Amino acid sequence: MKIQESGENYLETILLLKKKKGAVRSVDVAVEMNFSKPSVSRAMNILKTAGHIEIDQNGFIKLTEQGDALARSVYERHELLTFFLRKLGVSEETAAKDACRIEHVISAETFEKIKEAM
Amino acid sequence: MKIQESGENYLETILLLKKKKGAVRSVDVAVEMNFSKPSVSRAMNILKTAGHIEIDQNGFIKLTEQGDALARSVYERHELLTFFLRKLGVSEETAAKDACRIEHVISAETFEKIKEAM
DNA sequence: AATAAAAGTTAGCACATCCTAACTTATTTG
DNA sequence: CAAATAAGTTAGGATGTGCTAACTTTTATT
Repeated sequence: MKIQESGENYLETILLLKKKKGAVRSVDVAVEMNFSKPSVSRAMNILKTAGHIEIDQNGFIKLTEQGDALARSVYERHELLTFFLRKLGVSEETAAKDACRIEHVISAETFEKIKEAM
Repeated sequence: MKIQESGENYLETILLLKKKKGAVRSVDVAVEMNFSKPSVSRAMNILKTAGHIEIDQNGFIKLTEQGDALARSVYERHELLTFFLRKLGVSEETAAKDACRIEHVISAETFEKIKEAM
């Protein structure tokens, strides 16, 4: 099963929370993304089944090597796009919001070209 | 009912086909987008209900004023984004493909800033 | 006129992705 | 310890959006 855009967002959020708070549980993801607990619960199961995360007995979420790579890749795209949009004069808030949407749909080629342009 | 990303794509395609062939029927949209006839049939009903298109007795699709404005807006974003990506060095094929995905998710603000940059 | 081809619709499936309601389980606290 | 709080799950619903199968209707062709 190929990862979906929503899956990428969940992984990205997990990475973000890990940086920000150290440990991450489902409820943290739910609060951060403003989603219901059941939505996150199901999403975590899908990510677990796909081998992107592991959940220990205490409910703490760990990215697997694979999941971590994916999360970092999305996060990198996000950071670059935000920076790029800011350079174009887009406001911080809008840049973040748009980056979050664009990050899932741009090709590797476009990503590289933007990188070069910066 | 707010228009969806798929709805924007259908409107854009209708506008494109109108430019290219003059008259547009459901089947033309289906062929152009590589979708099944039932998928297009339903989409056209949704667009019709929302007041974006009208369909005459012969099955010819006409954009309403509202639908036309929307279609042109999407199309404009598409053109600008393609041009912008080409300028960045992205290949023609990828630029078209990425533009088609980005055009639905960028804010008016980002659109304006890209416009200014060009 | 009979058959074939083309266009469109209806019905129903699949999947992604969000939700609420209601439950279990575990932890905290008065 | 009993009750409250917090975390997680199960069950089921809604919407968007694609599909196939099978039907109708219209148009064209032989």
